[in-house]
Amino acid sequence: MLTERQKFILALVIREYVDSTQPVGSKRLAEAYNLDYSSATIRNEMAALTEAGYLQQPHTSAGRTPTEEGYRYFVSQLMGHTTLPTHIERTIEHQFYQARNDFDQWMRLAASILARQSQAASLVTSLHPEHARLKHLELISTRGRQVLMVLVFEGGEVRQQMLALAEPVSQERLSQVANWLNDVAEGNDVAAIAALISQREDALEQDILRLTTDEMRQSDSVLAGEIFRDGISNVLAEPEFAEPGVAHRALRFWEQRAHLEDLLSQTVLSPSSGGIHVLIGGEGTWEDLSECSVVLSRYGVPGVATGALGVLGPTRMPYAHTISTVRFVAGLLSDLVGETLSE
Amino acid sequence: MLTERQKFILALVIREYVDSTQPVGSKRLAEAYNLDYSSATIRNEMAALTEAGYLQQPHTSAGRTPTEEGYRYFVSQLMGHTTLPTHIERTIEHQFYQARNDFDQWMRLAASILARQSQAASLVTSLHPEHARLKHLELISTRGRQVLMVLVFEGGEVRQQMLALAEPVSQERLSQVANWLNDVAEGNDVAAIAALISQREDALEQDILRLTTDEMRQSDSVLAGEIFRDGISNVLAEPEFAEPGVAHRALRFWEQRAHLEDLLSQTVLSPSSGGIHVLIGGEGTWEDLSECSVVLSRYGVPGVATGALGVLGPTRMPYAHTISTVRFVAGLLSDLVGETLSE
DNA sequence: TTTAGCACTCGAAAGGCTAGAGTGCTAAAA
DNA sequence: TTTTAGCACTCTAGCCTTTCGAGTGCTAAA
Repeated sequence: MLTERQKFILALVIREYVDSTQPVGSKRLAEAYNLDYSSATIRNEMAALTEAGYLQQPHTSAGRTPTEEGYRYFVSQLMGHTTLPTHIERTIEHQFYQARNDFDQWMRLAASILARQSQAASLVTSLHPEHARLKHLELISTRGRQVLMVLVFEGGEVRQQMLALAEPVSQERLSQVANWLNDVAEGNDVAAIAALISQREDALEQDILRLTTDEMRQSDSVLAGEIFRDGISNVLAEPEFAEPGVAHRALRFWEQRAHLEDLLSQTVLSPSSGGIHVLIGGEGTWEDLSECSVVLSRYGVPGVATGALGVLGPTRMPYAHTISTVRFVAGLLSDLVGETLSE
Repeated sequence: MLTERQKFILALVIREYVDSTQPVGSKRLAEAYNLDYSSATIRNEMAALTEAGYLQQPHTSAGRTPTEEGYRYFVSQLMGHTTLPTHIERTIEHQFYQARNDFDQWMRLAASILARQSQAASLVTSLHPEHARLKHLELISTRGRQVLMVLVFEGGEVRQQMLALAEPVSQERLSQVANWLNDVAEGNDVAAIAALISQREDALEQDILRLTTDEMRQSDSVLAGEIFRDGISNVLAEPEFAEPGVAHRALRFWEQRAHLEDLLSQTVLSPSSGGIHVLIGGEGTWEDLSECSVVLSRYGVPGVATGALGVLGPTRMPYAHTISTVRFVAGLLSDLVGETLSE
């Protein structure tokens, strides 16, 4: 158990290290913050914090840097709940309300704002329904046997798929099938629609039903949709990514859907999860992220349609600011989605 | 004017430098390739090539590296027309035909293949019609006053837009408007549809027409759609990006739509353009790309629907292989698009 | 025209030195 | 009992010097 003073000093060390990128020594700390105890006292406290596993020394005669454990303690116990300055929140809101009223546009904007605000790499997955229910289906003959199928799900997600029929079919016939399916299947989920397949004789109808259920199953996968990324070049400006290997590993991870799927499914998408997730230094699970931290949140309307967003930066990160930013943008996006769905 | 032997040596130097990352000296070259003249002769020829501006020395007592001019000469005069090995072409084709029959999927795949093959950062812009013509419009009431408008253009591009009406309107009424507009406007371009606005009295119809033309104008902009990127982490593995500043500038450029728009409009999208564009070392125009080269191509069906794709790597790049890859993928994608549109 | 030979150049790598920031410990002061 | 001044000690970053060797340009002979 740490004393109040030890907590205070730990917080100071983290703050100073985040600002300066340099291991912080007792003397510099005492001078920079005009503390009313001497550097010797700080040295003792630092020794205790090092003993407790919250600080470390790059080498014997250097200052201290926070350990991953130290950051975790800071984030969970010391940081408290912070919010962005009001004028920044206003500016961000303004940008969203100015944007075209379009999901993709919002997500691109969210990624851009997260990247700019946190000076890190950002990521926003497109909104997808928790449990897809069909809202509307459209079949459009483009040319010959090529047909464009457009599916709209409740929650506003749109999926399109090009398909080649065995033989040409008129637009009238396609519209007829679409109308029938819209009447019968609107509001149904994948199981209900799959059940229809065996009840129908017509080959075209069966084909369409089968493709529809395929698409709905695809859509149930979290990362089925787009992934909007921004600010990748930001992380390259950080000194911890000066070693090319570190940056290379981290960005390779960040680029691969499979890795992200793993990451998200074990955090924001796990059933028990709520609020903001902060992963510090790969948490022993993700080797490639060893010098990095990730701040993630879910957004959207739980039970209806959600997505995930987050930020990747160096472990030495201004957590209070980054977390506030992620929380605020997730909240804003959730509100926008909520309004759009339930007006 | 270079002698045949000078050309041959220039090509060898480039090849050796690309392979080894090290400035190449006369002796090493003579030994590595078993040339039937001595290192002294090569030294003389290298001096001539340096004089001519095709080679340079990092410092007096080092080997030679190609200048940007040297690479340009190599690409335009020495390299000739190469194609990918047949088995690689087969593998790539196979991947495309296996993919779901979906534009977005194809482009994501194209970006992934370009990145893997060229070991560089890749980029594919989504297909967009050269001059948008409306194929189909759909209006879907989601909830209350919120309406989802789905536009399908000739060429298969789909755009969606959420809109909030002044007051609730039934799905029947929406379908009625959509049907009317589909009858009247199918195959028309933006001017023809804009002309309809003043002819109609009904406020709802006017709103829809106005939004439709807005979307069509948006769609005419090259980079209106998605940009698929991949392989960004590849470039970080290259030694020339070990200086963090170089990688940072290049990727910042690569991330920004405005920069790409500039780049594309001056190359593959310029009216006179055809074939592959190779930009070496920023060409004096793009500071941020000073250590990089970019290989770009247009794809699609000219006059109907096209997009752009390309690759960003270090100036020291295996041009023959990269150019073959870009050419092949662009061709393949063009074929797929062509087949889909004109079956 | 080519090539062997040679003196010269210059950076990369290795070793040695120094300055200085930071430490832990001890003993006195509060 | 806690704090602090003082001090000896540690270790790296930065700087200088030296050495090594790959590469060069030039000259004179083949």
